[in-house]
Amino acid sequence: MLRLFNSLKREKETFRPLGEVVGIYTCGPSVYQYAHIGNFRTFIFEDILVRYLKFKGYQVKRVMNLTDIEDKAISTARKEGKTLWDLTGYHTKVFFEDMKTLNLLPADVFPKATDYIPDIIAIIKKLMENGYAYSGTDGSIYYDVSKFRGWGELSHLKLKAGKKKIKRDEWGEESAIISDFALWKSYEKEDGDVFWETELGKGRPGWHIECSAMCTKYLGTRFDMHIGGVDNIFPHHEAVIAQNFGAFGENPSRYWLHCRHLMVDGKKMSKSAGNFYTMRDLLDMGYEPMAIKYLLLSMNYRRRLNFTFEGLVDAGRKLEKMRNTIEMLKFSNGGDDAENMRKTMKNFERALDDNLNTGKALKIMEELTDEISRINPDRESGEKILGTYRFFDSILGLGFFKPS
RNA sequence: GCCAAGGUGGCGGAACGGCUACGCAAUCGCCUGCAGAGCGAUUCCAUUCCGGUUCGAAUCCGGACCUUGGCUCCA
Repeated sequence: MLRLFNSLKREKETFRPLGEVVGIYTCGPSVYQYAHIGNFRTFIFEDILVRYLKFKGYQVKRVMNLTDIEDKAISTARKEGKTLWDLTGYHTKVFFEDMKTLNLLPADVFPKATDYIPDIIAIIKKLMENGYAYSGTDGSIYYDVSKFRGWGELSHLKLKAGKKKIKRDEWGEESAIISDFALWKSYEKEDGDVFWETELGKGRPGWHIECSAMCTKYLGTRFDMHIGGVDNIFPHHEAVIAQNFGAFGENPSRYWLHCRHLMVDGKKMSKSAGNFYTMRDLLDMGYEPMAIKYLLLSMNYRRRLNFTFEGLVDAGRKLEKMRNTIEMLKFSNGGDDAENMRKTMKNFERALDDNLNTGKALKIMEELTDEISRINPDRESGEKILGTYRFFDSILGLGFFKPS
């Protein structure tokens, strides 16, 4: 029985699907710059979750959005002298390449925000009809947070509607903890040629609305899982819930799963801090993709993982050892019997059942490898052990059996 | 300020009421034309602090202290 940590309840819950097909929506990358390996921690987690669900016999429909419009994307394009479409097109391509390099299965659908303007408009209109949205004096349309009672339920923040200010001691500055957010942003000069002429006026969608539009379009108003990094919890996911509630009367997802941050030298890895590594950074340094993946899997997704080059080297070494062992097994013809495969597979499954504990799963694989390198299995056992590795690899996707 | 997570050997990290993993590093062997890899063995008074519960606590309860994350850029 698979148990998953639901951010909504802040506890592990047994997974029970809503229907025949498990619907999964993931907040994918913002395609205006290279994704960093912290981003990929989330996508790797999600990939393994999907593979595991399929192994468990579920049918899965998986949607991963590509955010191809937002303030930063527009300003980056302008800075680099490109059109928004050139910029996001290029980074979408790179993202898909990186996914492939990490042996991640593609989602069933990769919708990008700018393809769903009519759906976005429809939801905003619904929100206005239902009294959850209003036109601002600047011509933009805003969500009226005071109308939504569930505001703050996911982030567990005591969010109050209005313009109330709280003091943030750390920065010694005042900041509004809450305000209404834009659903539709009216046109400004800085937007250049990025706008749509619509019945809501000339402008572009706000940051959160595209997820409401696309998840509803492909998975309906109520589906199984919504996945993202913890930094999406507030405000993004909180806003998505508010939007869906305002438009359709319910929280769109039953489980909200959030991957914790990847740290570098004890600090959060993020684009804003500038302390991040992209896939190509690491590949250019000579590290292999599967070692990166191995390292990212070495810790349960609900715990913070500190990225170090030492850890990366170590991961590569472990991987190499497994590859050697698998190679050796292909020609094994010793006299030793290896019969506890079933127990090993069971333990592996138990580790993943417990909130997808990939760190523990890897450890089980390491222990198996250690054990085998000490004996000389006979032909039949060798085959059995290879089968076990195949099973592990079908879920972890470490490329042990890729045709070379 | 509010809400969370966590503090285990030189380092990384399991265990989560009793038998104190494992990996790296270090030392010594075996293997090897050399090197690497591998295998075996050995070493290290490790559970932040103070109370409490218990026959017994790293593990449970209270209280300190420290670190990290979130509080409208973010996976």
